[in-house]
Amino acid sequence: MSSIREVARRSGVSVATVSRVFNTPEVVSRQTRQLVLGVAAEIGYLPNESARTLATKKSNMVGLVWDTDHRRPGWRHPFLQDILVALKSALSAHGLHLLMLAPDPGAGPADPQRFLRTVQRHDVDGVVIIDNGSRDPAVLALVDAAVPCVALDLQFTGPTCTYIASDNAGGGRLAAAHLIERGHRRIATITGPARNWPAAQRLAGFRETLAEAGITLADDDVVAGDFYLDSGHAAMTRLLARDPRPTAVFAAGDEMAVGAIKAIHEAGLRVPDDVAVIGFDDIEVAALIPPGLTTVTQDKIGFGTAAAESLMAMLAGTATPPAPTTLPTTLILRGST
Amino acid sequence: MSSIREVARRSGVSVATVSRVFNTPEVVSRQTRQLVLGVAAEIGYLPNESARTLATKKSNMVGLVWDTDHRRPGWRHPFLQDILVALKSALSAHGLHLLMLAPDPGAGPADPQRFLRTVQRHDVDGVVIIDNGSRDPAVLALVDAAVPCVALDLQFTGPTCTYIASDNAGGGRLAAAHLIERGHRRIATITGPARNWPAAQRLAGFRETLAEAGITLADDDVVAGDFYLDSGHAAMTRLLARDPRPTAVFAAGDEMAVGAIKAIHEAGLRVPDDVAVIGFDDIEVAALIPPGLTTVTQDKIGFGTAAAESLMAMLAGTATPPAPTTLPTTLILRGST
DNA sequence: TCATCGGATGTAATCGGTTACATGAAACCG
DNA sequence: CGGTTTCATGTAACCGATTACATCCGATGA
Repeated sequence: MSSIREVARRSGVSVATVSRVFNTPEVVSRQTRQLVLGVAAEIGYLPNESARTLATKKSNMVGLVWDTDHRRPGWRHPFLQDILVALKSALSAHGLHLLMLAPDPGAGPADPQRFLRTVQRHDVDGVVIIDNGSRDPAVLALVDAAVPCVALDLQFTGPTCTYIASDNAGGGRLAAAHLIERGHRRIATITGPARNWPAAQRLAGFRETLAEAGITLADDDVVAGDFYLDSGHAAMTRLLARDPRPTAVFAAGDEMAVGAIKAIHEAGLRVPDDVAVIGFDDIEVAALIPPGLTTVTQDKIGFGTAAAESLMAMLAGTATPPAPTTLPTTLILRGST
Repeated sequence: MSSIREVARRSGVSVATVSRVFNTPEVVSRQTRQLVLGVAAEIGYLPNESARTLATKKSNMVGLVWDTDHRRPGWRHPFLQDILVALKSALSAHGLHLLMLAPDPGAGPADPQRFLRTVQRHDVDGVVIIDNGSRDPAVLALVDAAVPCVALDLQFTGPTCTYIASDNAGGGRLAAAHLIERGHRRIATITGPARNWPAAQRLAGFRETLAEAGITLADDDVVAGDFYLDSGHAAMTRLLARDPRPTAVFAAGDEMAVGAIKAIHEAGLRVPDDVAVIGFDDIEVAALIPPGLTTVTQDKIGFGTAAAESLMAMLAGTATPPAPTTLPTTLILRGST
């Protein structure tokens, strides 16, 4: 690989001038600029990123903090793939690269510094945090160190932090309105874990719209699951035992909705004729499972692009972090309602 | 951030000694080593990766080449998420980081050098290639430049390249054996695109085992799909029109299998009583869809770990690349057969 | 005509490491 | 005891960029 000195030598200018051609072209005379660019193209010169990072302390790399252990359940983020794609293209449009942050080799697996160390060693400019559900001290350490952070699907703020989340309450309202419009009055819901913020928001929005229609959810009509299939199945089984039985159920996650549908079928009932089901997330299965799951979809691509934009704003060096982004949710009509 | 010189100064040794403590500790006397480590820990010293890369030309970073455009169909790799997790943890166990390679900003979107340039600028040590189905010249450019490469789910070799793939033929055999064992004789299959290597292998293995049982697939019993839902539906519709109708169908991908099941149901027939269906891949839906899809599963985690290991071998500087890895496939029994 | 200004470029220090080579001291050996 | 090893450490060049500051030169204005 040719270096900047090689280009300088061949063009008969100093290295400083070559550097300027690439960084602040406007201060270089047109002729010199073209001469240097010509030589650079000819010998295939590419500025070395490490050298650049060393000199500037900016790496043009964004870290993805996503502490996963595939031996533990719950490591999957439902939209990871979509988010990743969107994030990557949005970032690269700004000339940024995405580094999957592995814990620092020199740190123990539970060391709260394990991400910060990697970030510092690589001069990573900012990080995107994929919610792993737990308030990991290693993530908080990033905030404390004033690393620009954008959290996804997780309420997370700080002097250098902001977050992106769906309008979960709005999605809950959409679900309620849809069921009401379909004529249901006897309605129940399968929510998420008690401390889960998106789940709580979905429930709140759902309740709100029901209340406006004069429907109140009894305590027994709200059953908590853990977002996985079996919990949806179990919850639905309990709901079917209610008397009178609900005619419609809103599940705070699609996988639980699928579990619910399974339970309904097992009880010898039909979807949507006996019980209508609406989910949340619009995961791949929703479209594939018969009779098709009506659901509230999140703007997965939006997560990625919004994260990139918030990050860009922080990297531009604003005094305060950008306000949290709320992404709209949409109703997807399928056969289950 | 403290530098190596700071550590050297405080420990009263030279920077070379500090460097040795971290890179070749065995050549440093015990006392000096402990002294230096103590000082380093005290002031929170971490070697800077850019400086290190600049000096050694090794970045400890592995690039993930995965050229996706979410506006085009087919950008999803079915196992990406699983592979990613496994790859990340396997790599970080070796102290390597994973960089999602964005095309070089200075290169056009179709520039065959767009990945190579990024690789070179960042001194990326090696790359993992996620098959996007097309023989992208930008990927070939990496091979030509002798970058250590490991391709996933794609037959791809070269002086610095190897690949990881499932035992697709074996999987095809498993599927055939299973259907035969279940007593089926009138069997058909939905295969993938003609030029798709894994699909061809699956078909070959499937045929082979059928032949051993004295069953031959008529041309009309082999219908090609594109791995997506609708093509499975369409293919199945054609197969149901055959006379006599097949009693069992092997789909080379789960999503096509789901489409097939849909078509079967729409024809007023039952799975598995009238037609049994077996898929391939074991994607999430397979477990969720009623009656549960019997399928051949690939070792997704294995893709990640095998890729990491092959890469490590190449980075260790062997003369020839490691032999391609074939991952075993397994039959997952569910309700559809 | 000369001081002044500003635009283009060069000089050289710097970023934070690695490593070939040099040095010095202790150990070993005939 | 002198010479040779061996081991631990230091010296300093080098990796490839950026950038503060210096310099040069032609244009401008009094």
